[in-house]
Amino acid sequence: MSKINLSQQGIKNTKQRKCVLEVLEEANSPIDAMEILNRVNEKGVKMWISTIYRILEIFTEKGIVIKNTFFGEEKATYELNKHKHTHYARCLSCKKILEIDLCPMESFIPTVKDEKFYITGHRLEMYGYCDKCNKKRG
Amino acid sequence: MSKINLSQQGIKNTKQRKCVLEVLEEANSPIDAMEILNRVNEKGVKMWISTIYRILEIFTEKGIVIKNTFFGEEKATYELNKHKHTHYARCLSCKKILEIDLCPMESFIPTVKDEKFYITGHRLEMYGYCDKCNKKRG
DNA sequence: TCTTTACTTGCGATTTATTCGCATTTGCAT
DNA sequence: ATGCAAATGCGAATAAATCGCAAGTAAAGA
Repeated sequence: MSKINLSQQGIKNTKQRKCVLEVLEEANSPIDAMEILNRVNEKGVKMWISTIYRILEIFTEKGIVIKNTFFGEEKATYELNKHKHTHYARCLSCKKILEIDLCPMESFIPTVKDEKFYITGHRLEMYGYCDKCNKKRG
Repeated sequence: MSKINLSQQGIKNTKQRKCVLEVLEEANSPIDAMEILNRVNEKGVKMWISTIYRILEIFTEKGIVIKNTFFGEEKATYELNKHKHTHYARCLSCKKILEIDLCPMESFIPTVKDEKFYITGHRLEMYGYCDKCNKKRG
């Protein structure tokens, strides 16, 4: 049972939305829309990709999910908003996505050249190679 | 006159490539393919968008340009690789892109949860509102 | 429980960024 | 100058994401 109450968010609690939510709760890294569709199908629920996109859009608006496009990728990924500050490292070889322990921004106040800028958030991605792929590279 | 010698990079020195290079040299922030086409056209050079993409692809391969997709955007931007460590701040309202003075990563060694990970690079984006847009928001 | 209605989804067409295919053209080494 | 591999012109093809509309459904009220 999900901790997120959709009706409380002012949106209807449909079978499709519950299913997408379930998939996102079970995912252990950000996934794209097509992957969500696959996992939804595996649960025996039939849905159209446009519905998936519409659900993801409204979830993003409501702050339930976080949408992101990784460096060098063409499609967006989605993950549940855990309301905790998280960054990822992505393997350039196998594309695996790993969570980073610490955030360097906590003790850092950046300045923008010659301009005032009001920072509301930031995105940090590390890239490189995971242990396995690094060994293969030699 | 450009400092970059295309023949030295093993690729032919065509009118089109020189023109794209010129546009990138004159740009003061990352721009997308269509914007490059516009600026090329303004210089009186006719080119197809597919040619722009092909040139950008080979420039990226050669390390002459850096391709990036900003948070929440659908299209990629391109900028000349200045071979210096740069990060940007992007205004969520007017989409202006500003350069950040410092890099917090310099004094930071991140660790990846339960895994070894060999970091070769990173990407950091700040987002928020520039002075002008912030005033409009009130 | 039954209606009503506004919100959602099914379904497919459309848009937009980007890539591909192929004939023609053009750098550039000889 | 000549020849050939590489690059471009041109347009068709892909793929991610969005849109439009009719039909279906959640949920608030009678």
